[in-house]
Amino acid sequence: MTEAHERKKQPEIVRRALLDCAAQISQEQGLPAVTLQAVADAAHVTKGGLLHHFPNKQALVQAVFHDLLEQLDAQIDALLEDDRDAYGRFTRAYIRAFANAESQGASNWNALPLSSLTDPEMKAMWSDWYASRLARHAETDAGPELGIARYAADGLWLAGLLEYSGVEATGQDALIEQLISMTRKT
Amino acid sequence: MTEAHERKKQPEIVRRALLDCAAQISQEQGLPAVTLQAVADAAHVTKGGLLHHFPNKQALVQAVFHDLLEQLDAQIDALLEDDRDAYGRFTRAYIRAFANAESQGASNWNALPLSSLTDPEMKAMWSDWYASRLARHAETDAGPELGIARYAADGLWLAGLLEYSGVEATGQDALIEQLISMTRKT
DNA sequence: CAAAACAAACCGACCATCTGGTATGTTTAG
DNA sequence: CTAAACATACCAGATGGTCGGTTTGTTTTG
Repeated sequence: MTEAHERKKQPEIVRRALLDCAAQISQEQGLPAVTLQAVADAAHVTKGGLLHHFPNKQALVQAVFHDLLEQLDAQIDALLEDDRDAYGRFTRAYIRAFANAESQGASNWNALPLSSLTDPEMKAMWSDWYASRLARHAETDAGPELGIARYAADGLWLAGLLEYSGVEATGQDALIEQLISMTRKT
Repeated sequence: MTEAHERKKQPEIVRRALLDCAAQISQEQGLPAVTLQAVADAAHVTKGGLLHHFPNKQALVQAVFHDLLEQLDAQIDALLEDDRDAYGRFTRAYIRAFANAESQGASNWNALPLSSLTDPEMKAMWSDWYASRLARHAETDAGPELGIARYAADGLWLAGLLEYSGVEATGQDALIEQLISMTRKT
């Protein structure tokens, strides 16, 4: 990622670089390609240096996941601000966040979440995040139609990962808008 | 899986055992645990024996995936038979098939599909299957609401993989029924 | 204020283990 | 007897991880 080389000992910068590089590799080549060596090389650090920041591989990958969750959080919070209506506010932000993650450039949000569903700890991380957000917005986003809309957003995001590079985004925006309309008070 | 041991050379049985064992391992311990050795051991065959049936690991995993697709196919076809209404018939079968895969015992339908989204060839396999099914039922299942219902089914299935063993199936059946009702003519 | 003492950041070599894969032998079926 | 269905032995490479040491930064002390 950013050239951490020749820099005079700035651990936080190196740590960030490691996280970013790991995320990028997992996104471009899949989780199995995220090897200690590969990440260390990409961040211009030795494997020893990497293992100083993260005691083992699991810790690294989980840190990346945690980081991704925070990014999602920030994005959703931003979207929440721009929403007048109360009912379904969180659900709309959720839908739009995933839609952005798919189409926009900053789509670190790829292979990692999927492949990591195997790992119980990461499953729990996501479960906890989702549950807490749902609890926080219980008053505005408890309806069952909203739940379905969110599930559909998940499915849509998943489908996005399946299209093999082909620009098969036909009517995808329209679909998202239809999902959004599902979140309006009936 | 089935005891292929002490059996006197029945290649097709061994092959089936290999497929089943590979599927089971990937389901219980994730795709990375699907190693040639592990699969061979589970099927009571040596690694050499396994590599006689499948030239390499990729071929094995893809065969498992292909097998899973066929099972899904069969299940959907069966569900199609029991459906009177024309409109949205395939979508309903699709929803029910995934709902079953989640709740019922024969849920080989787990880690593999997810982790294998990395592999371009498997992505293509799924894409092709999905596209062909969609084309086949274009007359009855082309509506956008149906697409959303299917996406929601995907999301629901995904969510099922995330619940950490806790029996959080509260109202899950109701949700499915609501999805089904979305597929009825408006 | 300087120098010693300590701790954190990082490197480089090393290792045990496992992995996929090959090459070659042995058994069984038709 | 021939070919398929297996087993056995082996290997080259990669991977996660450890360990001792070196460099850099910070704190303490005289």
